Amino acid sequence: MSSPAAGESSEVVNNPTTPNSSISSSSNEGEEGEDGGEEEEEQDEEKNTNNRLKAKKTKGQKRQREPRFAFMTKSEVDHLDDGYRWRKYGQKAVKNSPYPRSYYRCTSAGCGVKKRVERSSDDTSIVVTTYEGQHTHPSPITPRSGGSLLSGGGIGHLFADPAFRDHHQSVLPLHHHYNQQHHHQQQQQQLQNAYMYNSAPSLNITTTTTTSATSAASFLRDNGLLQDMVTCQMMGKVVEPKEEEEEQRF
DNA sequence: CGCGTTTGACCAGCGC
DNA sequence: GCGCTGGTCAAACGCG
Repeated sequence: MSSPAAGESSEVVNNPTTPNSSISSSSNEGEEGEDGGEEEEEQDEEKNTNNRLKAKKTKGQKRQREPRFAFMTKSEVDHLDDGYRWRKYGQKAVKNSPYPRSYYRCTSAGCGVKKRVERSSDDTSIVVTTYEGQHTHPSPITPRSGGSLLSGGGIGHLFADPAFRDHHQSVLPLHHHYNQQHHHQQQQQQLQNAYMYNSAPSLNITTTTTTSATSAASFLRDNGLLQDMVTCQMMGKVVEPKEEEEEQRF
């Protein structure tokens, strides 16, 4: 911390020079008709007395996936202070990247929002943050002036917070809602390509179509991820609208 | 003392 | 069927 962060200009980080950043995604199976994916966590209270490793995932069915939203931030600190309290519950070394991936979970009771933070292997100055789920509570931290937002829980204020932007030169959404089958690079590439059409590496984020931004904004808002300032051109990279429709089941 | 981080182990899904 | 990788748990540890 205490990073000067003064020398860098607010350039955009839309350049996916790292095809293997494992930031790809894909629509998940719209199976679970779960509507309140919250109580699923405590469905098995029985803590297997035998195995220390209880079933993290219900063996019968796969763990439902909540909508995810990933974005890149150009920052020196990997853990962004978005106003919520996060508890780190794991760290894993990912392939194709010398940097480990950290797993965070919202400490608020009843809030199962998770966050994944990893540093781009290509651009060490870029941090990829993936939010999963949406907060069911307001931010524990009182937003600063100019904000007045934040009430349903989301990363909206995060973007709007001048202080945040000060620390993170640029923020751009990558995608949302991915699937688990992104293990292979090939697949990742394919997926990335799918998104790339929307944001060519050479394209400047600011040149992104407004439609995309709007769509992303809608999605985020629907999911409570974004409360305000969604129309900012920061929304550079978004997924195809078709996928969006899939997620707009909320 | 409470809360958050670290770290090793385990499990499930997926590809080969 | 086997191996790899990602994701999560939980005990231990550290700090305020």
